[in-house]
Amino acid sequence: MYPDTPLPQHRKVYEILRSHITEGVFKEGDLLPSENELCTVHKVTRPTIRKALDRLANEGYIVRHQGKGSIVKGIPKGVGILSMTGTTSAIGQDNLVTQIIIQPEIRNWSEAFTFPLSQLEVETGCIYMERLRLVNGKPVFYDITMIPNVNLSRFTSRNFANKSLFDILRKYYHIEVRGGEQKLLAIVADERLKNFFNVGSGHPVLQLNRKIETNRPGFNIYSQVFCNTDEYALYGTF
Amino acid sequence: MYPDTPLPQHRKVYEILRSHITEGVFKEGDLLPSENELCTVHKVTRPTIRKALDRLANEGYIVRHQGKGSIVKGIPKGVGILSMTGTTSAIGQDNLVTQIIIQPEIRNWSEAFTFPLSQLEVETGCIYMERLRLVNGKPVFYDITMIPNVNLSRFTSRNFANKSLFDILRKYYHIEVRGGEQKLLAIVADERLKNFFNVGSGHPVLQLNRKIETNRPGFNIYSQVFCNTDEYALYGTF
DNA sequence: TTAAATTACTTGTAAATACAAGTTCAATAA
DNA sequence: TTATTGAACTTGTATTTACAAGTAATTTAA
Repeated sequence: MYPDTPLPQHRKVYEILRSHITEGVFKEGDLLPSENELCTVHKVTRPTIRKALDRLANEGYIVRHQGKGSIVKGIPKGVGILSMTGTTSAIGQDNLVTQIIIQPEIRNWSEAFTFPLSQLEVETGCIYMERLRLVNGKPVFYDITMIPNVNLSRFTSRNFANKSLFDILRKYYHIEVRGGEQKLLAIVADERLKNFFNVGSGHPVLQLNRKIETNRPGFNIYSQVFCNTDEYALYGTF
Repeated sequence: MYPDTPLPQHRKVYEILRSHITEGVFKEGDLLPSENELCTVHKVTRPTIRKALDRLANEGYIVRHQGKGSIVKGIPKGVGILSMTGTTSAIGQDNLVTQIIIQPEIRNWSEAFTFPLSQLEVETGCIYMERLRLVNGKPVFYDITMIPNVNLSRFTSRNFANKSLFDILRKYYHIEVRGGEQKLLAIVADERLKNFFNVGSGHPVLQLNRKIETNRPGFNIYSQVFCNTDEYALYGTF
């Protein structure tokens, strides 16, 4: 479907090690096999292994110590809601419950939260959904998500209650987040938000408009998140 | 003062190219000299040059195109107020005017905006300052900054009106930002903020508490920023 | 004139090799 | 027993070499 140029070796090794870390084969604090061991296992030379480890270290999955080895740090938490993926990874899935307010459905693009849309995006239409996220039983996030409607078979019928949207996109559609832009502002809750968050008049709410770019050119995800920061401030590292 | 281990070659080349970009020797859109040219100029081999370029590309200073060359992107704006340095670099200095509300003075640490302080930090005391930032004549940011009071000669007498605090720390004290953590929340303006921002009752304000870590172990900068997002939303890329 | 092929660039990937420098632990000397 | 030395690991830096693959301008053939 997409012209899958074969992954270079260093990239393959990176993907393998990364998944081993995210899936718990290597746990936090573990010592990674030495570079020479990894060479023999993956049948490549040290520069290739080092390129894979460079990226893992750069992204925070491991920390390297000269003379000791590479120590696993686990999944980088720093990339929280303010810098990367969705609310799921920002909070840690434990306390997060998702209520689907509007099931994923195919719509025309109305607008994209002040972000301009490309011609192609307007033509293809979008998949629209609204979700309410409860942290420890309290409604904290209300988000609207819009995704281009292109070649995502069975997408609208998938279950977004527990899994992260971005995990699904990565796993089933090989779509990865590359970056994006966001606008943050403080607003006063309107009637709808007052209902969702169960708060009174004049309540301040944090609003986050995001355009999220992926590895697929022209495939951008637009999301608008409202946060009640009474009890849970948005937290992130950088 | 600090045990300056000599910089490796790839790091030297990186620093040179980086400063050439930040200081305008190479401007946005320019084509960087080819890797082989850089080799002869800096008297190193291609892998060394490539390591320097890897980092520049990773940080967004350049974009590389196979077959064409490396194109200068300028100073990465993406690392705006939400991910890295101060408000100065987030806005672009043009429209930003700074009023010093409280000149830098030496104080004891009272608290650090909910971030716990280390023993060493408590003992050394801190440099405290408050500033109001006007964008196009309108007050938009109000920030409180606290810096450990260690070996920063003539620091309190420097002029923070126009230059970025982080530029000064980098240039005169070789202190660089490594990362940090932040908490974001929406609040209602109190009396003081209502005065500063010239707004009425119940006005929503975005509050940003940050702990900024540097290359000097134990040297952390704590800052609290209040933003009136009426006209200017906080913008950032990631 | 126009289109295709060649050529000379560019960056991307990969290997083989060498030595420097930090860490750990066991063997040795006091 | 205690402190030191040294060997055997680890990662860090750097060179050399080779070829693959993308780009752009020139040359060649239609």
